[in-house]
Amino acid sequence: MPVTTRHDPSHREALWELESAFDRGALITVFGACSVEYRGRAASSLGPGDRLLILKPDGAALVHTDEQRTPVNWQPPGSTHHAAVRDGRLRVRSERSSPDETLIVRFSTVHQLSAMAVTGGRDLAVTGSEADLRRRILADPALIEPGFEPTAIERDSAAGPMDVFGVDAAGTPVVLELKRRRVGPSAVSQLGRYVDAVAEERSAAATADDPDSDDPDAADSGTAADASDTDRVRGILVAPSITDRAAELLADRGFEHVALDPPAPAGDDTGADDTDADDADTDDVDADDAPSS
Amino acid sequence: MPVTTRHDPSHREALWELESAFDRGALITVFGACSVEYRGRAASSLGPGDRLLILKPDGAALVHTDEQRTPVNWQPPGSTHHAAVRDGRLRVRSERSSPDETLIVRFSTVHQLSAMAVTGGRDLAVTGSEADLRRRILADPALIEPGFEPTAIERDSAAGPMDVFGVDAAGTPVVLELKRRRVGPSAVSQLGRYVDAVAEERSAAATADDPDSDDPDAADSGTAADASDTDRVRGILVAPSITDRAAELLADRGFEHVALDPPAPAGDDTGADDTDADDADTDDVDADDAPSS
DNA sequence: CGCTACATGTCGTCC
DNA sequence: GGACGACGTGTAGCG
Repeated sequence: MPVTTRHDPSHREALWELESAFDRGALITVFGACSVEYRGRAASSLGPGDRLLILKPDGAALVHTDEQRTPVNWQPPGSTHHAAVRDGRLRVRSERSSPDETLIVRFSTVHQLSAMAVTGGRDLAVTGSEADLRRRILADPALIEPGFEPTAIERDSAAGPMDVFGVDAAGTPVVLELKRRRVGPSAVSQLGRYVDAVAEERSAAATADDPDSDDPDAADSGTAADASDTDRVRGILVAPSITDRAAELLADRGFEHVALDPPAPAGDDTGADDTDADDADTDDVDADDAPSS
Repeated sequence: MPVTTRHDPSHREALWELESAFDRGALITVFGACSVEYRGRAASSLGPGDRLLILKPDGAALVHTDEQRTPVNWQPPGSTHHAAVRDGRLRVRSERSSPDETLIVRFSTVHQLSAMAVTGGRDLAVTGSEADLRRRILADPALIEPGFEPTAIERDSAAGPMDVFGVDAAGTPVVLELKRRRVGPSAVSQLGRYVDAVAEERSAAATADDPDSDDPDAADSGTAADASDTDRVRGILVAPSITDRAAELLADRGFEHVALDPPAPAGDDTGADDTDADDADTDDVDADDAPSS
């Protein structure tokens, strides 16, 4: 039986069902009137009301109201669920350590409790990610510019790993920062950190190699503006589009923007076009729901 | 009746229930064997398996497996749900525009369908936020350093609004960037953007005010390192702690770190200490669940 | 376990 | 509606 359900169980009955469902590794839903307390990285309190509590066998816990995609309260996977009856209420507590966090749901009434045996794949194939954009670029580097040649991906720097590193037609090092969607100022800063780190590396290496230079501090000889061409590192932000503010910052730093989308997913498989459905199936019926907004 | 449930309904029955539940503005759960397709900002495909679909009256849709806090597929609030029977399957489609996105769940079997009338508050009181940290600082600016004086919050700059802006004992402008938790490189960059923007403002103002200066480009007179003290703007990152890499970047920019936590929540209300529970209630029982990890 | 960055992030808020 | 940044972000990958 893939699902067992109790309606308006007593707390004792609910507790017994929970215990059994925990043991079976079931996905549990509890719908009822409850209050919720959370304490851990922050703290929160939710007054009485009807909510849907979901307890997953991996230790995740979700408290959902009738609004929003995000649960009003939750516990990440790896938590441990406890149930008990206290003060005439069904109390479900979910705890985890590092960080130390506790979620407590106190039900004054349980309207429904279900335990579901979940089977089947949970591996999702997603396309349109940043990794897809990277693959697209590596497959055709000229999308960036003629002569661009990628030499490394996830190349490490003092500021962290760069999405793509390479050289342009003139042999100048180029740092690419890839974003799957329109970007703002933070992406420019991120690119800047990598470019600075590479420039610093090269500056340090040049100083070490330069027989004329005794003083490490002299690496920055000349004025600041006079970064010699050999030291120059280009930064290119690759994203579908960019905000005005980001464009300004990009210009300030002398970086560039290449407009590029992640590859479009292969085929339209949403079945949005239903007219092609074979149908002598005249029994087909529809039901619609407009959001209350 | 706060909840109505159907077990192993036919698709036609399920469709009828869905239609009714949509009209009532109920929170709907559908548990069954299904496949899921998503197409919009990205695209994804999920093969057959048992999952829990949640449809909210605000237009949100969630597809949950037995693992993770994050739904395997979803649609944000504002979407419109449609249900139909096609090709012998119950199809639930959720669509929205801007961005154009479609989620389709095709059930080969529906194990359970529930419609819940959700009432009660959904306003959560959270403490320990960045706003709380800011209040703490404004109440006692000496926590930053003796003589620090906040002059504005959310003060605007060319780079966006700054968390806190003020002056130190010497009258030097100070930009604070607040974080409620341990920070990495991106927080340093964020602070840097604001500091640069303020420095730029002051530099421009000084040029305009300076009768000796005819040339706007001469604002940066002297070497780059010689930002005169009058032009100097301090940047302080206020966070509980900071990673090594962030500390380096902070030092590079000449910024500072002040270790400060958001205020601890008032009282311990998790009821974690159960021993003080009044209990002649010897009927109390416990049930535990260790995560499968 | 900590660091780093991605995400169909989601969500609020201000413009 | 876009931009911008916080979030108990969650999550994966790597060291």
